[in-house]
Amino acid sequence: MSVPYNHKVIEKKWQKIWDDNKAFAATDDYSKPKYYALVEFPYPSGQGLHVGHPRPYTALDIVARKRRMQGYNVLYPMGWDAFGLPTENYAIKNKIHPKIVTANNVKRFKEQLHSLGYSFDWDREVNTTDPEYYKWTQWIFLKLFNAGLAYKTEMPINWCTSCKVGLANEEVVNGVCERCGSPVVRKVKSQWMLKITDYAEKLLEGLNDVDYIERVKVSQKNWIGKSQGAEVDFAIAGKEDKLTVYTTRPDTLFGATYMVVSPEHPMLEKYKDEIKNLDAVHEYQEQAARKSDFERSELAKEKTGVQIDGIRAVNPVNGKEIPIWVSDYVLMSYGTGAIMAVPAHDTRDWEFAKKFNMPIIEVVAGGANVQEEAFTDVATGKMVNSGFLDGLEVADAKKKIIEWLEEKKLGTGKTNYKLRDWVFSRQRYWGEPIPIVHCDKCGYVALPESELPLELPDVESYMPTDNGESPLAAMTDWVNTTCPCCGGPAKRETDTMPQWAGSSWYFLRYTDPHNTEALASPEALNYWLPVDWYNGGMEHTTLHLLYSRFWHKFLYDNKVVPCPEPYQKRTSHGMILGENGEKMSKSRGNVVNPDDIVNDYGADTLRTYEMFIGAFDLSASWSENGVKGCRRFLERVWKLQDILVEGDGFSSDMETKMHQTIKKVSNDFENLKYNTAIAALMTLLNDFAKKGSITKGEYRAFLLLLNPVAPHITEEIWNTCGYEGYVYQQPWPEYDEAKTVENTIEIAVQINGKTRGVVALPVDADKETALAKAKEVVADKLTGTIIKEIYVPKKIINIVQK
RNA sequence: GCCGCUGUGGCGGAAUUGGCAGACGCACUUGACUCAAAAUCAAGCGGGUAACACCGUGCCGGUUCGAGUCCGGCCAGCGGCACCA
Repeated sequence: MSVPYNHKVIEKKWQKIWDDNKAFAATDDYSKPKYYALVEFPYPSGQGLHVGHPRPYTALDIVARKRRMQGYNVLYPMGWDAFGLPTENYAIKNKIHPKIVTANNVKRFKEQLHSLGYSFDWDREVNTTDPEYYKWTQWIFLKLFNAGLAYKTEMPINWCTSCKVGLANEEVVNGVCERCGSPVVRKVKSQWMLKITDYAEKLLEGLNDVDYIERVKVSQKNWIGKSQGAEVDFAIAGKEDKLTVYTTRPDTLFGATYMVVSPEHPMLEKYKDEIKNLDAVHEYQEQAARKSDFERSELAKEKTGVQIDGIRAVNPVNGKEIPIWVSDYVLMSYGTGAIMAVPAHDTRDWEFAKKFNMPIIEVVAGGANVQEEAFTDVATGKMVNSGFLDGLEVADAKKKIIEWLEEKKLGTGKTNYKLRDWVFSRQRYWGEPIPIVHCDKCGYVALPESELPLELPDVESYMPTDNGESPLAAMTDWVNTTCPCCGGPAKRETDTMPQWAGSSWYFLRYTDPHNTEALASPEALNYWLPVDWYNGGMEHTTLHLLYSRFWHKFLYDNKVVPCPEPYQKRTSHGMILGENGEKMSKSRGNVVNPDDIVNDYGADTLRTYEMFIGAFDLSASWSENGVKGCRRFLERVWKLQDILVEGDGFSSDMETKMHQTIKKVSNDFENLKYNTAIAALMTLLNDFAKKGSITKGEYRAFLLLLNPVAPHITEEIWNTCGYEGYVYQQPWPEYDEAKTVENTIEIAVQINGKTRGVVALPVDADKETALAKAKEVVADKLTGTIIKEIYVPKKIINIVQK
């Protein structure tokens, strides 16, 4: 009898052996085939590891371990995305330096990850808050700055009333700050911006060359939001001036019955002397300014606006004068901040027109009555009431009107992107200092590369100042410096970078993490890039993923990296919810601590359970009973030792099953189907248990297949049973396709599409034989006239009778 | 409002992509072992019927010899959002 399965002893033992052997270190032998598996590095929060973390880490650990067994030089690294607000807020509250808070959190995370037996190469650990790391974050920023892609501008930004920081639009969730939940208002501030919009087209096109799951591609595309339309100039009546709009539907120009400008539009200031109802306009502007973008969209159902009295526009196609309105459903940040309204063919314009009694003119026929609802379909319908466009299809009308506008110099075809530039400043302490000084004479000047890293100085207080300046602003010794350009007095930038900065290039650093001369050597980058498989949360598909692709493409254009896309393959995992199906949170009281599971059941059980819990890309609810089931499975795997018999190969009655299982598990590990891979191993285990014996050859293959999921127990059994070396050094088991095929197969016999029996047939049975046998089986049910016989080999027999 | 995802037993979920719906696990029931319990092992387990029949993959239609899977129209839940002209 085998000794009882003691996970505590076994797991510690093997973790030590792996560490001592440096079993999972990626080598710098660039002659071997490489595989770079990457998971999003965590933010080391004070709460410690969440049971959600191990899900993606285990999945790619399986891939990494399998690849090593297949002979690849594997890079599977881990690090810390450690700048950020929670750490800073904790530091403020407890008056501890964020550096210390971070170090403590990292230590805890590392111990927890270690206890799970991941095959990370810990020699390549990176930390975004390490000056040796953020030196290169700053270096990339300088490159961007020198290329004209970083600029400072006065613009309305999202302002968190509590954190007192500007937030990227992307960081505002439901009108409140993503980090602290306080209301966000609009405030004008001078901000560093990164011109991601210059890369909109490249970011879009690059998606054609990568293997991302479809959902992620769609999100990226929608976020970039390319549209093709036209800019059209509307003359302002009685003035030598024009109002330019962007429209995706220039074909509907004849149906434009009014115009709308956003409350921030400069024409309102320019023509203030002509506007007779200036007070009403001003009041509307103020109301709009008080609303967040979220509120402006929340109130969408009820359109608001003020007609500008005193200024009118002229529709260029027919010379008709039309009114101009101001309304907050038009945003200054998209297009030109002004639109032509075509209520018959745009839903929002239609709602607005109905509320304010504006005329609705149909210019595309083919829909319902446009007085009742807007007709927005562009695929069907023909132009009407549109002069020289009448009778054309929408697409043709679009082309023709653009030609006409360009010929008359009234407008031009234009491609627009929804994507906006990236607000890159934070008025915060715990972030990378921006390596720029401001000199009255020279303007914004980049620090010379030799002065990097520009380290964060120690300050008294980490609190942002009330006027919204970073805590660094109070450090006059640090702020006052000399201009690298002219040597005169200058002031350092006191804003810091957003958390996204460090995570936009960390995967490059892993390839050569200790390099002091460059962010990584060209050889290392050339060998390891691109990342072969990157897995991360769905919540990062528009922010982090797009930002890091942008930086990578910029670095590619500057010949720093060897490939245009950073990630060859991107997958996403689903969330792990509490037992009650709700998001795990302290307030709901449904948080599960992975330490408890590791302690009570073992890391192998936790790993197995997280992979077995359900489809990898969907969210799944935690179940303690499910954990127990996986522990039971491992116990039974352990007890196979008691029925082990001699024999290096597979016994004849198990041969097909063995080859089938090797095939299924191998394929499932590649296709995010970890749950069914484990189910297949459970089925195989049941077969051996029922049979009462397993050969050494069969057990060997079984242990190899299970090893990536449950590495500790499999190494221990391997060792106890006297197999050679370590499991992690063995080649991945191979299957013989020919031996996965059964000689005879049971297929269903249907009558009129309903299963009436089952017949065993040789796999290659011809139709006659198959039908003859089938008819024997269902003879008593064949009572009518047979009108059709269907035989699909290996699938089905269906006899249709009347 | 728009976009994306998801609806299958008591529960988590399978179904080689149009071919025996419910693999595998959990829970439960019964039996064996035990003084007993736990653990373990064995059997059963969608509804329905004495047994068949029959009914069953959110709802309503359609295509097909055959639909969880494809098409059209809905409904519900979850997530995201920048009223994007």
